[in-house]
Amino acid sequence: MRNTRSSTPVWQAISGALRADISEGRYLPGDKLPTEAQLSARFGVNRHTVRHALSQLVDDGLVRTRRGAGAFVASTPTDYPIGARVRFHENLLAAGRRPEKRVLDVECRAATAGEARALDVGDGAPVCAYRGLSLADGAPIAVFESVFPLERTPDIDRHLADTSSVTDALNRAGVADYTRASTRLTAVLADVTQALHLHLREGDPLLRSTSVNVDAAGNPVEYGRTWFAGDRVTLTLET
Amino acid sequence: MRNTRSSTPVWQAISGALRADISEGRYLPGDKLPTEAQLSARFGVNRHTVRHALSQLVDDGLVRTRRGAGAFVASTPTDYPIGARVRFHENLLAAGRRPEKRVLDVECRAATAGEARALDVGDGAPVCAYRGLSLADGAPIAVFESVFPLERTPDIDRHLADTSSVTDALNRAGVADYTRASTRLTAVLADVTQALHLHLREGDPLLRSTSVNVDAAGNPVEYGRTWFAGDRVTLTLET
DNA sequence: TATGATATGTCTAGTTGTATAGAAACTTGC
DNA sequence: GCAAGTTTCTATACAACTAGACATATCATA
Repeated sequence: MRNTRSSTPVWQAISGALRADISEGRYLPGDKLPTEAQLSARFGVNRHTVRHALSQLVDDGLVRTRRGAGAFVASTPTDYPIGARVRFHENLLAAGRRPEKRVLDVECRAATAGEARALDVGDGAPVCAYRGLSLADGAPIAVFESVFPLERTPDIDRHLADTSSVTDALNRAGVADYTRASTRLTAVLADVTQALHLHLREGDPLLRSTSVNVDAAGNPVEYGRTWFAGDRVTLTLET
Repeated sequence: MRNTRSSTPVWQAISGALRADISEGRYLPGDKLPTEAQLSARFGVNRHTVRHALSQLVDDGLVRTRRGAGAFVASTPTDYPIGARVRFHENLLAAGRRPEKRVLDVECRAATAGEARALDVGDGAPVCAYRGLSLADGAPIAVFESVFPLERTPDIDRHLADTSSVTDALNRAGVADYTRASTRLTAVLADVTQALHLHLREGDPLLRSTSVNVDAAGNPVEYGRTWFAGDRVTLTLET
């Protein structure tokens, strides 16, 4: 232990050095940073000091760590417009990201009361629930669950199996076009399953969107709920 | 890093998600689960983490894995009463299972010394040995071998060929009714052939039942041995 | 029947995350 | 000036997750 301490704590200096490396382009978004052990050796300090430095960068959103995998330079949040026409693929491509879907489950069953109301169908009407993950550049950004009324979107389950595009599936089910009738946003906390899928911790903030899409005649064809990872997506409301 | 928030280990969250899928009927007993690689991709985690999650389900008896084949939803053990009147079909149906027999072999030959003693017939008396598998809902639960004395059950081999019901075959052979005279139970280890038939590993525990069934006059009509898969069948002794 | 592909099982090792604790320097209040 | 609290740095240990490679069993196909 040194006799006197300089005015700047070591952890802060390390933080600053790494921040400079990132801002000067030595590390690009997605790049892996040196391991804690390597940084510890490089700066000649204890691993915990390095961890403290890194935690500052994580808090500031510059770095994202993954247990066992390493620390990576964070990407900027994906901008996701929400307006009259919301199309996942188009939105991601416009943001310069590679869109990807991962289907978790498709099941046809009777609508719950809330779903029946949202879709304007009879109680217990047959619907098809479609759950999955949305990813941008390979990173999960949202969990979604969409419910389709089978009376207005016949065989939607088969169409969903054949294409990853909801727009395409709806088209094959006879819905030539659809628009967003309503969107409600709420901040919620991630539960254990959402945290699992989104690579977050339980309790991390999520932005939940609840929406209804309607066909040209104004009939609901999709009741959707999406939970966006709070720090990975920025929703832009178009007016 | 956030200090205070509880965090479920990823392997536990995955375990929980799969457990919920099973309990909610998305996977039925006997169904194959997605492969480790598929689950790894679905949850975006390392295959070892998935394996740990699965191992919890295996430990809890919910899932059974076989090297090279996959992971399957385990069935709950079938309850199988043993009392004065033991009827395979009735027992399985009473347990809510679909009974099925698969005949491996029927051969008429001379009785061995042990069989002769058990059936109370002369040394070398002609008998008919009937070997097969018992299944519940398509899953093998036991290997059996029954020996019938031809002097008391004439043409039993032909009758066995005509019906999968032993009760029915005996009836056609002139045995109007029969009851259990004795049952002896022993725990044994599966040999390689039994393991193969029962989809177990060699050395897994089996419950071997050795029994004699007698006609109304008390004469033995069937000497039976059944090896039950230890974890797939629970024998209930009626008194 | 042989072979290639697929899937589980095992081993070794690296990396991050958490827990606990000690010591010294610094800060604050009296 | 001193005591108490905080900050900084160090240390060890273990858990959780990742990574890679290879062995063995099963399945499908030619």
